[in-house]
Amino acid sequence: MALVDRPVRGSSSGRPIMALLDLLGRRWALRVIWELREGPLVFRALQARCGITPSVLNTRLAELREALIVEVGEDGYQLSKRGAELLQLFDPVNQWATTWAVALRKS
Amino acid sequence: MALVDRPVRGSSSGRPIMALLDLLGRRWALRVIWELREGPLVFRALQARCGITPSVLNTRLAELREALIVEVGEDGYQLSKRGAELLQLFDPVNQWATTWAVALRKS
DNA sequence: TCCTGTGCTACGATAATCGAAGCATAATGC
DNA sequence: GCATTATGCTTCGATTATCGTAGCACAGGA
Repeated sequence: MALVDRPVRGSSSGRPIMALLDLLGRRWALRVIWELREGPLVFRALQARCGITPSVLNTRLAELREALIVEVGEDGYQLSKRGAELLQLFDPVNQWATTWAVALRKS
Repeated sequence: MALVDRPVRGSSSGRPIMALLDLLGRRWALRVIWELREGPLVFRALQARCGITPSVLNTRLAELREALIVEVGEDGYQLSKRGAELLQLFDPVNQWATTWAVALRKS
């Protein structure tokens, strides 16, 4: 049964976006993708950047690999073509975050 | 100290995107935002849609309110103007998810 | 043969989330 | 008035996720 059809953690709608939100909602998942934005990283480098324990990193990597978002290459873990496309969609989110930070500091 | 300047859970870079990834990486955070996409929902409606426990929902809502992403209006909880802008950035993510689901089913 | 780097596993401790029950308040119907 | 319903939570024990640290196994390189 494919990841996307499985009942999602805490939900079971089977809608792709729900499966994705569940996957990306796991701790460190978004961060791992983000840290791979500039190229491949080996396991320990990724671990150091995130400040994450190896067991959890291993779990997240397994999930992201099963989801075809991350893959293993010559130089370590890297985003798949599809994963890189997903990452690109976060560029505007990054921009949004900078103005958001300004507003938060005022409040 | 503003949310965005506080050391982020598991990290302390203080970079806005990191704070955001941490906030949105908490369980149900992305989902809550998603469920508010079509308008306000009262607490229990939101709870029912997500299948989440009230204590955690309350915690997430407090965080999202402090982050100025969610606010309380006449008809319940709703996205702030800023939150709605953030949500819009997820439209392409939603599209990406549909093609992603197709690929996953094949694998 | 030693040393380093690497991917990862093991395991007890702590924190997050769950599941179910219920409390307090306000509005509504009678 | 009084019961009923809806609503926003709070509480608490149980379960699950994540942490922190240690270390194993393997692959080079010196």
